[in-house]
Amino acid sequence: MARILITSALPYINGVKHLGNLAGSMLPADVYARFQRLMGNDVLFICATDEHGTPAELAAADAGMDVRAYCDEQHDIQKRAGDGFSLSYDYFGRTSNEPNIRLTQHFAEVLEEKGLIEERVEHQVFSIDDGRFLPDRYVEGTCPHCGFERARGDQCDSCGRLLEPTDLKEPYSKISGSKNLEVRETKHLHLLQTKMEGQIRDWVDASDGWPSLAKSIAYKWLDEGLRDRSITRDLKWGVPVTKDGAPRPGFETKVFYVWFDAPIGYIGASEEWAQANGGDWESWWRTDKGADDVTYVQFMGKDNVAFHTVSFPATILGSQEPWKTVDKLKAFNWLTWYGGKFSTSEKRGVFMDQALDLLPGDYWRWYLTANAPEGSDSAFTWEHFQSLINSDLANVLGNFVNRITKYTASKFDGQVPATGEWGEAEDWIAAELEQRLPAIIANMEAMEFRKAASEVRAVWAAGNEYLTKAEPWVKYKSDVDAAAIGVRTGLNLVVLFAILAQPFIPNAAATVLDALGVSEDKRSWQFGDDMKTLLDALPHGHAIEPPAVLFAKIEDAQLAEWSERFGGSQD
RNA sequence: GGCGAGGUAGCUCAGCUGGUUAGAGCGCACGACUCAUAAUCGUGAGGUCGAGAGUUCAAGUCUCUCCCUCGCCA
Repeated sequence: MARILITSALPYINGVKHLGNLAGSMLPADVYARFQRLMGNDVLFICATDEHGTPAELAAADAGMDVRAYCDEQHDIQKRAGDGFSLSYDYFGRTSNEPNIRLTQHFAEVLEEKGLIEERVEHQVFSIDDGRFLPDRYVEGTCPHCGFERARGDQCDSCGRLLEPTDLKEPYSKISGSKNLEVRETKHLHLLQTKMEGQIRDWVDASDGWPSLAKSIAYKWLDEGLRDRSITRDLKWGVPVTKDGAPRPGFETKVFYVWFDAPIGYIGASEEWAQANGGDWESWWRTDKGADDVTYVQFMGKDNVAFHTVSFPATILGSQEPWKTVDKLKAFNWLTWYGGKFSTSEKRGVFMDQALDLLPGDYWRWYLTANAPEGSDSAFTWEHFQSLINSDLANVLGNFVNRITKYTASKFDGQVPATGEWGEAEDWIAAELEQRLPAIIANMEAMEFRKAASEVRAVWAAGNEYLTKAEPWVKYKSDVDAAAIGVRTGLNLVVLFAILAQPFIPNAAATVLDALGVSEDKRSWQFGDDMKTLLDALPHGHAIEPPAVLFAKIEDAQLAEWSERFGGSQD
């Protein structure tokens, strides 16, 4: 039994994520985790909210809340949204929880011991009225080049030139609008990534199991040359900076920068899992404690690749401790909204909680997997959504389940028929399955989710084709036994289809399997080689219950309403 | 401006290291069937693979130039 550690990129805390975020890391990670479990492997699937940093502080202030309370609330909201999409995390932790704080401090102290961290003095803008240092983006003013009055401290949006906050004329705080600013000296810890360049390059060279997208991004960064990066900030909300376990002198009002502590959150959340469930987190993360046989798979959007292939490895490798590093990495492009960006302010796009108000999670899961932005960006449109759902789920799968179970109920007393002889139609479907089942598994192993979904759909469609060939309703008129084999095979196909559907649409799959009385231990993806056995798995005479209609079709009227409400085709 | 990804049937997308008549789903047309959520099954129409040039016995697949889209970065 293989051991698979799976992490999804951590969703940031300031608000519910939109469907693009879901489609680009959390959902595919879940589909993969479910697949690996069905293959009989030992899976630890971890995610967490990424909670530190200035945006969280500001969002809390906007909400008029204490930042801790704000994060508590938002964490619960994101947790619930994830539950609504049936994301089967073994644990959904928080980067602000104790294990991550301790681990972050540990890594920083170890890195310093290895000579990879040093203190440097910087000059930053301090807002007297706000009582805080301002990150570059939060200082605005008049651009010295073009006179644009709302240039940011890092760049002017009007002329595009790069700026330092001190370049701005008439600078003011974006937070309060105060012009009462001054430049102050402040000390920060810097991670000396330049010293690790060779080590990281060797590690990237040695990594297989990364898609070309990931490798090329990693090499691009390495080729451009790594830079030493400041890993602390003048903020209250974050992981306190320590030295030998006590507050670090001169850093009492500083915390680690969010990009430093966030990826460590993968490990921290694993420890939270262990605390909550009595598991052994070190056996997943420490190669000296059993993790050498673990395969670690990360899921993320393409914007996160550099952090996962260079920055986070710098932390882990730099420690020279035996931590597990990533083996396989799956990166996604963007899901777009009618070809453009999802945008809250322009009311374009759907967020996770809103989506669940419209339809159950399974509908979205199927669409977002079958239309995943794998090879390139892919577009969400209401029209496409409707067409995929109605065709794949309602017509091809849902209707298949419905037609054969209803027929069983009306003509065979709701029992799995025992009679009839295997014939040509059965040979045909068996041959289909023999070829398609391994293809599905191969695509899932390769994390080609679009192709896997398309193969699964093809199997569902083959079921309908089988019924056309077997035509039990015709045979029933002259030879009930000849009809019986078609019905029995059809019912077994329903079971198989639901088993195949589990990683994609777990709730609908469970509904079907429950209705057909398939016990938990008979739902795995170990299909065996003998299709004849697979297609006669249900006990003869076994009573089945036609499930309620699995998927309602999406009507044009609904589409029009949603399109109006969320923006869409009229743009 | 630099970098990256991409431009393939009406739509959304597959097409690996170049090689038989370029594929799928949806949509469309016609036909079949009637067990079923007017669902299903079959057949068919539809593409000078962004433009141009080049390499090659052979290019959607390699090289160059140009046009367009999207994103990232500085």
